[in-house]
Amino acid sequence: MAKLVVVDGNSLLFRGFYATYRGKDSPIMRNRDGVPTNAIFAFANMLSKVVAGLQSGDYLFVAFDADSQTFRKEELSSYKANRAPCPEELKPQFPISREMLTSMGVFYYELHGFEADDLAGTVASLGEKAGLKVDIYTSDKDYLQLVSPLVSVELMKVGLSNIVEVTPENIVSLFGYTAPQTVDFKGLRGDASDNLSGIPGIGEKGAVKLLAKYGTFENIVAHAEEIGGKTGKAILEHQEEGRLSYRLAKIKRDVELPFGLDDLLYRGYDGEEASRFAAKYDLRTYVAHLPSSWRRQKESEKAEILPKTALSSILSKEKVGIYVDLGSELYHDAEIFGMAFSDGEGAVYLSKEDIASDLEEMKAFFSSSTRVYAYSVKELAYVLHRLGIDFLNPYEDLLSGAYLLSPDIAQKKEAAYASLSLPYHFDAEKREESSSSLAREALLFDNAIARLKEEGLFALYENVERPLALVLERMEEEGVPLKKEVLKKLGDAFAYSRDKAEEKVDQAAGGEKVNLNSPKQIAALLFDRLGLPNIKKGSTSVDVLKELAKSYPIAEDILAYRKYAKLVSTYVEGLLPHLAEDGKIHTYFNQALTATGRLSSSEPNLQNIASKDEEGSLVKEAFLYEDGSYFLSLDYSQIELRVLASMSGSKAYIETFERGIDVHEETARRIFHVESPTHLERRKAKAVNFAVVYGSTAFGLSEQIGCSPAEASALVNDFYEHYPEVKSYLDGAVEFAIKHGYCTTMFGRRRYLPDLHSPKFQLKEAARRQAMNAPIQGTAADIIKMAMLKVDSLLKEGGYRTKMVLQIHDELIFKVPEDEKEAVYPLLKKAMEGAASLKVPLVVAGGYGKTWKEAKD
DNA sequence: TGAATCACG
DNA sequence: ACGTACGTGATTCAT
Repeated sequence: MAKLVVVDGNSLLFRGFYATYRGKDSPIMRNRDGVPTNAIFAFANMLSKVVAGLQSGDYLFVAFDADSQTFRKEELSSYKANRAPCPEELKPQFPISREMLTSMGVFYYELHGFEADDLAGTVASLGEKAGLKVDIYTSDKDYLQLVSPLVSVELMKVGLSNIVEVTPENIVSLFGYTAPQTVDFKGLRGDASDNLSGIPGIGEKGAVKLLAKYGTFENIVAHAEEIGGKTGKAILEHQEEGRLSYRLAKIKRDVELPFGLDDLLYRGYDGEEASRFAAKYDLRTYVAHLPSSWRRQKESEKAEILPKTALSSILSKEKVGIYVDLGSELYHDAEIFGMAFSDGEGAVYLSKEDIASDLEEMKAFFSSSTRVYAYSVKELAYVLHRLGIDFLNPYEDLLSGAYLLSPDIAQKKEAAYASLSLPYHFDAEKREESSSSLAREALLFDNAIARLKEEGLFALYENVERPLALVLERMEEEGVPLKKEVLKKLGDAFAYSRDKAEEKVDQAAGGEKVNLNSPKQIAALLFDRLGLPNIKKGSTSVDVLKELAKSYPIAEDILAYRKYAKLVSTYVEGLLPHLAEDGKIHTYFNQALTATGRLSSSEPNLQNIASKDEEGSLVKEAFLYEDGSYFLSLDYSQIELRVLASMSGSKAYIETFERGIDVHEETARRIFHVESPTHLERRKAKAVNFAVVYGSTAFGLSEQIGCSPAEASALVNDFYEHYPEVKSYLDGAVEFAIKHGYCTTMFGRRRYLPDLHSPKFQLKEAARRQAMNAPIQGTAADIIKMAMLKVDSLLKEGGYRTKMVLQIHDELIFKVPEDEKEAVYPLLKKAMEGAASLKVPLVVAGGYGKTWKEAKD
């Protein structure tokens, strides 16, 4: 059934304003000229959600109040007289909200003499008469009188996303009166904000009770004597005030309007208009939040869908744009709908079945030298392999290019296309059309290549990210074997220990039930009921519990519960559903997500399998080869500190790494002025080394090593005295970032840091630390990516069956057949160590094992 | 949906 | 004077 959505514009703008308003002294969102935009921001987000819920054939209308001169005001001059004045910062946002709606293609209306609710009520009636399902968005309870079998009110409570749908079925249980009784209720109760008194002395409870018994306002008046007492007297005395409240609360449903339902049909928005509006008011997320399916494509953006007979003509061109049409982003097992092919003019869409029946032609094309342009070749190649097709073409990878140009796209399609200045539009109801247009659009990536060159990013694109996409694809496809029985048995043991710990906590808690998964309930138990010292603002995190455990055994038990609960939920029950039929786990390596250039891993995350905790590390025993192969784990030793040494040119640091001595011990020797540092001194020095990489703050360091901020600060200062180039390097990194707006890795990868100019102290300071850290973390990420490419081609050239299966930031994991063990170890180690030439040597170490755990021991 | 927590580098 | 370490993902609770 088609629907009509009616929005109370004033109500939502007010809500939006206060939801993002933190009081008079807090700054609110403004554009670069100081025009306040906080209410617009919130209103836009709400409207985007409403629009996202529309389907083609649905109607949308936004009603506004025109001015305070309404028919109600004429009847009662004090109507709404004591309403708080509109906040100054909200006023200029009313006209902007109209601009916004225009840019969204939304029909809105206001009419002198009437309020928004009268327009909304009239339009709702139009919809009802046409048999439409009507949804009204407001925070004003007066609207409840409109509820009917076809009309629901989406009542917004405090906050932005707290919405209750009120229908004839639930209105009585929610409010105590029926839809028509809303008006009678107002007659009795009045409305302070409208300056309507109703019957003085009758409140919410009283009004509901009377309505339940007598039904209507007039019937209550008729029975006033029978009601008797103070209430009955008040009803008789104030019945005219009550009638006035009744009349004014009644929403008009027959306002004469110069438009009809047809004018309200929602037809989508113009992407360029939306961008212009966003630019004018500096609303950076505006366009990305708009549902892309409602973006109106211009004719010039649409690719003509050609019959399948045109396929061979398209495939014979030099360049072909491809769009892979899937039911989900999780392409390992997503439903494959089809694929669109375009030569830059028309396009052909092939369903999965079409591809299967044209398999030979497809295989021939995908091993040809035609250059393929795709949003993600990692996804494309994976899906092709699922269809039994190899992917051997030269190619461009839009996602890699977008990520290098704008590292903050977080692999979101809308953001990625926006960063390439390409319109993204996908309508799930018109898959062929959308896919075809996107396939054609992919060819416009050539423009982005020019930008990559201008910004010094082309080498990273061409030699690192682009080829890496297919290396990652093979890693995802290869997977790592996980033995279900081993993991389940381990899980049982963890669950047993977890339950034991829970029993102990329950005993100590004295019988009262506590959900140990709820930090809030644990805090209540420990700090309120048991009176343990509240060390860190109510936090119950590991460091707090460890401290408490020295004196209170219950803290130890909670820690044990947490540990085993985590192991069971994340590493046993969390992994098993991801176990594929081939007995392996196939993670996704997200190549265009992190701010620094690292990869991330998800569904499941195989980059955070437990290993520090002894029992936790047993999970890695469940990852094992049974075909005679071995896990080989090779990791870079101290890669980030080596990068820091090299980039800063620090003499002392470089010498440490050249001599091959323990870097933390050497730092300890220097900052503690001792020949043989103690364990504790080495531990502290290690923390100082890391603190420097993270953009050190004395406070953070002091928390880490449990000393005073003063002592921590002294350690850091001492460090900089011994490594002065590090200090000037980090200062220079921040200075560069402030000047240019971004920082870069050794190889030119950028991270933009707009917060360096934030008026908010915390944001600015955080950005400064990011400016110090991102070049280091990012350079290390660049290096291991280059190592992966080198390793990959060496294995290929040598004809080895060894396969790279995982990357964990500074570590690569391989599957090695027994007969290749000897040859491959030195080959891979050398390749990794030679991945980049720094001012210090790169050192790689590792080992073999039948299980992942054994390889790490 | 966000906060808290904890697993990893 | 501010509030405090860099980068991730999964699970759970609570709103």
